[in-house]
Amino acid sequence: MLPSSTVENYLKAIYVGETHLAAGAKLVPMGQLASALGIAPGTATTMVKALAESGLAIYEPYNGVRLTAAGEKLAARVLRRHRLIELFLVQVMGMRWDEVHDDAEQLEHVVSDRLVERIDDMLGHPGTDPHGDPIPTPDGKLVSPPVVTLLTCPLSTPVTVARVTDQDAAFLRFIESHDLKPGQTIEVEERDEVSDSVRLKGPNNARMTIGARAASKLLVTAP
Amino acid sequence: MLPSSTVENYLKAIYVGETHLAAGAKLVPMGQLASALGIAPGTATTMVKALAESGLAIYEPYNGVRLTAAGEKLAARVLRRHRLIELFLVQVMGMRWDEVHDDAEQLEHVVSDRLVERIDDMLGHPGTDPHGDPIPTPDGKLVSPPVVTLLTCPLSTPVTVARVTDQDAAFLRFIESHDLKPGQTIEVEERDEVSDSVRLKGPNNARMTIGARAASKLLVTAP
DNA sequence: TATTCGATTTCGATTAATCAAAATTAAATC
DNA sequence: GATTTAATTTTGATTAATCGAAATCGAATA
Repeated sequence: MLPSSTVENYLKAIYVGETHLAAGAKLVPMGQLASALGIAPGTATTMVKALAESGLAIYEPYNGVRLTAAGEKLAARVLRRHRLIELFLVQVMGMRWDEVHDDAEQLEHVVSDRLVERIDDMLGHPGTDPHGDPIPTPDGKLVSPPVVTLLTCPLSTPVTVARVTDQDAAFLRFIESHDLKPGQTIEVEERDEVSDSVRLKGPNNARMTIGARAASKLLVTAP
Repeated sequence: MLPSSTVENYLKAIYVGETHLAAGAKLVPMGQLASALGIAPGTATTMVKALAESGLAIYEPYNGVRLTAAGEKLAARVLRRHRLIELFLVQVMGMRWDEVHDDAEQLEHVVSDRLVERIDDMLGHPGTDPHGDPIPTPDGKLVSPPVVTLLTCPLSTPVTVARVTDQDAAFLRFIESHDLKPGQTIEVEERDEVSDSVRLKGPNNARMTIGARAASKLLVTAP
């Protein structure tokens, strides 16, 4: 039985939730899952029990949920489709990187394997999507190169923007207009706890100051 | 409220059913609708009543169903998406014309207006899809140029293949391998009632004989 | 340890879409 | 006109996914 769009969305949310987990934590809390999916907590419980029933997830009542190997594989394939589609929409269809997320969110559930592989070929088997997120391989493996955020990278050292971990269109446009897209080389000059901000030197030596919350969404290559 | 994929499929099936109607008939019979959609007759009755309730169709118990102006508009927009996607998959993605139907069947329900118009631009606002089926305009109007089948066109007169009205992959491959795709110029040399067949002169003067049922699926421009 | 509070689960109900089988209707046949 | 038949509708049930609210649990607090 192939998973419904709903099941795919649960798997994806758990998968992504696991990566956002505090180090050491093993389970995604139900509340977090429910709010990530925009559903009532009770609904999440019911559905997760069904996922566990069909061997895609491991559910520990009152503690949370994580994926089995089978669930992880399915989730990675959905993520692969999503990210390849995003890149396709930008590179081939000429859409802006801040407007492709919603389309990809829908398309990821219906594109055939044939079409996905065609897209992959056409793009030259890319490793990352427009936001720098790594694209899982066809067999469901995901390799994330080690990265740090602008809050933790060394000061006054050139680093390359690798990922932007927020799909919000306004934020993406901000990043783009300040030349901070993946691939750009920048440098953190100073961090200030009190003012909750980070001062950067962007490409062309442009200086700018951004909030810590925004800085935490910019991942750069560890040197 | 935007229509579900299911509703879109019903509207499309009724819309297409109306065009296949015997001249004079006004309503698509429930049985025909049910088998076109591959559902039980009772299900079709229930759903069609709901469509009538929401103003998309006119339902006459025991007689059948037809679309209202609103239903027709929605159906045409679904058909537009379907046909643009089919052409896109062939022209841009390099897929074969006999393998794009199923993908389009899924994609037609999820592509955004933005993406559809991008596809339309990229293809140069085409009038027909790979099978020669006309593509409705963005506002839901469909213009079908007058065509006749190989069973009714004049004998020994050059005609141009305009449409192939069967999505079956094997049939489409047959058409392609015999150079009978839309655009080709051919000629009907002889029809034989008894043997239920039609003899053609294809491009390059290739002779071939096909069954009447197959011939009825090839539409050519009226001269 | 007893209490309180936030997170989680359970419960009862709803909506959309479907089926199989029984009942009904309209049209065709005798 | 009566009867048979084929199409259609009705009925009762099922499945997936959801919600809101009540009940419960576990951990932190007093």
